[in-house]
Amino acid sequence: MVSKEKSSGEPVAAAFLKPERGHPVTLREVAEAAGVSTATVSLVVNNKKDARISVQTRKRVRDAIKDLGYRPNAMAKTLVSGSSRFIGLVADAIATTPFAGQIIHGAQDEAWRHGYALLIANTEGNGDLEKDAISMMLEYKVRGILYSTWFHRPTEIPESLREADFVLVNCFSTEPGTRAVVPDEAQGGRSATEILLRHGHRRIAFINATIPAPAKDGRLEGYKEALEAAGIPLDPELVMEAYPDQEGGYEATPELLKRDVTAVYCYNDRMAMGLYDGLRDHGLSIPDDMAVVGFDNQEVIAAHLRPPLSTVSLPHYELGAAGVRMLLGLEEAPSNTAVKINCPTVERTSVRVQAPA
Amino acid sequence: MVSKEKSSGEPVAAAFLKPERGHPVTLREVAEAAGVSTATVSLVVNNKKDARISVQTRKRVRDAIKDLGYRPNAMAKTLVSGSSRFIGLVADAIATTPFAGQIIHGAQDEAWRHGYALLIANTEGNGDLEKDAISMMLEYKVRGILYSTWFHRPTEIPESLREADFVLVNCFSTEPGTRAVVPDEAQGGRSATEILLRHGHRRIAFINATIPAPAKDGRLEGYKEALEAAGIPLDPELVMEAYPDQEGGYEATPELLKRDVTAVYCYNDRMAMGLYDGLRDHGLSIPDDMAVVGFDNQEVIAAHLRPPLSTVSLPHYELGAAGVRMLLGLEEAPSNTAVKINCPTVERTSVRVQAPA
DNA sequence: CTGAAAGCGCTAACAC
DNA sequence: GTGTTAGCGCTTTCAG
Repeated sequence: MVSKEKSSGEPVAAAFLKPERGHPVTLREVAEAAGVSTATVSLVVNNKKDARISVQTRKRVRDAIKDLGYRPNAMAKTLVSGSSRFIGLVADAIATTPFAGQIIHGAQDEAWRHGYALLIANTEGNGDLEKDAISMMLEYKVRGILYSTWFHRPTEIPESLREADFVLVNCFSTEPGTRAVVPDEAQGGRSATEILLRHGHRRIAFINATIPAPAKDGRLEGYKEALEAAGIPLDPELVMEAYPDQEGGYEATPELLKRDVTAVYCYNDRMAMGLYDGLRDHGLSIPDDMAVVGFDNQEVIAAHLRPPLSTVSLPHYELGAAGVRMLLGLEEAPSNTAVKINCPTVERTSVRVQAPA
Repeated sequence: MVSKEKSSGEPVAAAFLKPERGHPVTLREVAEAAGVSTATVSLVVNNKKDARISVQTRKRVRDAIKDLGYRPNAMAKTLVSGSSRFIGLVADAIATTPFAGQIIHGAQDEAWRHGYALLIANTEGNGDLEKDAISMMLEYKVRGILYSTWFHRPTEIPESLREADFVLVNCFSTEPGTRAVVPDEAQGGRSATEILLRHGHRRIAFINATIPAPAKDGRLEGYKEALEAAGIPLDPELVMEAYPDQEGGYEATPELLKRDVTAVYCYNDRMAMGLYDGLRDHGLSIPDDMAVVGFDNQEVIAAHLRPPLSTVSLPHYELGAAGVRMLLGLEEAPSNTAVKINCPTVERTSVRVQAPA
């Protein structure tokens, strides 16, 4: 009987538990155990549809695979096929921020969905490391590389990156024809402002960042667009600037209070967090005395401030996922501009409907 | 001349710019271009020291490599050598927390240092995904697998994981002989308490978490040890419990104030953040009316609260790095217990020297 | 329906 | 000093 045959000369039980070190089970061994050729085993392993294999043979092979604990060798497979199932992700800061993790997560999920595994490298902004990382990926014949930055910014394209199929994630290049995916800062700024507008506010301050960045320009642009759409003339006095962190927000408070506004849109959540403290020091309460919205949706902060902060979220997960899709050619890539990903609104309770004056 | 020869039949310039799609340059092509055998090229590429290659040949090969833009094929290399230069990292939550990022970062740096690349997979706690991820890694013949969790906890060992060389990171198993690396919660708890003790506090409350975890037990144990070492009898009244987040900390405030303490050690930073709000609502100031320390050192929170929070940091980066070292056998692994990594103290200004009563 | 054999790009004996 | 050659584990015609 077939089943008898299988268990004849092989240390079945032991192999089942764990292929002994240094000698993984190979296709050939499976073939021998099943009494067929390697070609046949290959065909059943890969479920080739146009392969006419008898049911019995198929079963015999399947059993041998189980018994021996066979695992295909992906390296050999790749060697033959020429292209690997890897997508490389190089990031400039994995640890510094919770954001990079989201990009990785999105990329990994999407890659996985299409049968790809993620090879990651953290360069911490170091050019040599970056070069080595890209070389490594190239040597592993990755399908392509996602080059990402933790904050949205313009970037140079490293020379070696050009050897691969690549897309820029959360960064962009002025070089024409470069595929890139970035957050839609202007839309985000518009959304943030609109939260306030929708609740009846008319005099809305915007505390922008002091440091130059696409986010700085985009978020301001969105603010202006929203006001204009609402028919509110822009009062330059209401656009302030502060360093984009807690301290900056805190220190901007006195200035803000001179502006006689009922609402403020902060460049980011950290700034809003500082502003919360500042407002409290002045005996003001949110949202009654002042409505506040932020930007970034940094969970730890925004969701847990008192009151929880309405904000707009940076779509890092989506950036990673869209990057993969673009790399694999599953998504249109406009040739002369970065694809902009929507920044969704996250409403919490730091804004309340304004009583008509 | 040699240089003449090189550039004769080959589209050198084009190849230099970018190896045309679908046909990467191979060792053999380099050999032909340089007029030597593949063995020679291999020797040059790998800098084999005991290879006697003439300086001219070496140069000829080097030039050909440059001209053609040759990249070794890591897959082929691996196939031959039998073992890959990959280390797998499976994580249950890459994005949910900033912590997982640190583990990845530490693992990737350390792996890199030893010539390994990191293959990562996010399982989001899904068993099937996890199995697939491990299979994938096994097929790529990873050197070993780091199995990590985002918070410190006991875990089951997935069956397929046993087929690989593995170490548990930030989690542990009761099975004897399992290598694991975890944070030293008790030491962390001791350190947190000692910050307060060192500043002259004697009546110190500990707000523990309500949910069971190794951290809950360890951090309490550390608190007790520190008090005992300081000769302060444990007052059970001073050990409270709350849900370990901002809301929990906020809500625990009234209870805390009944205890008549001068200092409080919170289970984590988020709880401390809530407590800050609670204390403020009661008109109390930190550190004058109450000294506060947290645990976790969540940057966004701890470093930027007003006043900045003294805390103890969870060594995620180190966990990842130590995991890799253990996997590669570069670090002793006690056979019957997890290796405990130190949780370093981070002192900021939420504690001040206590005026003697 | 299944087997034989060539070859993916590279390394490592072993020749010369 | 350098070339020849035999595989590593697998896929894929092409025979039968």
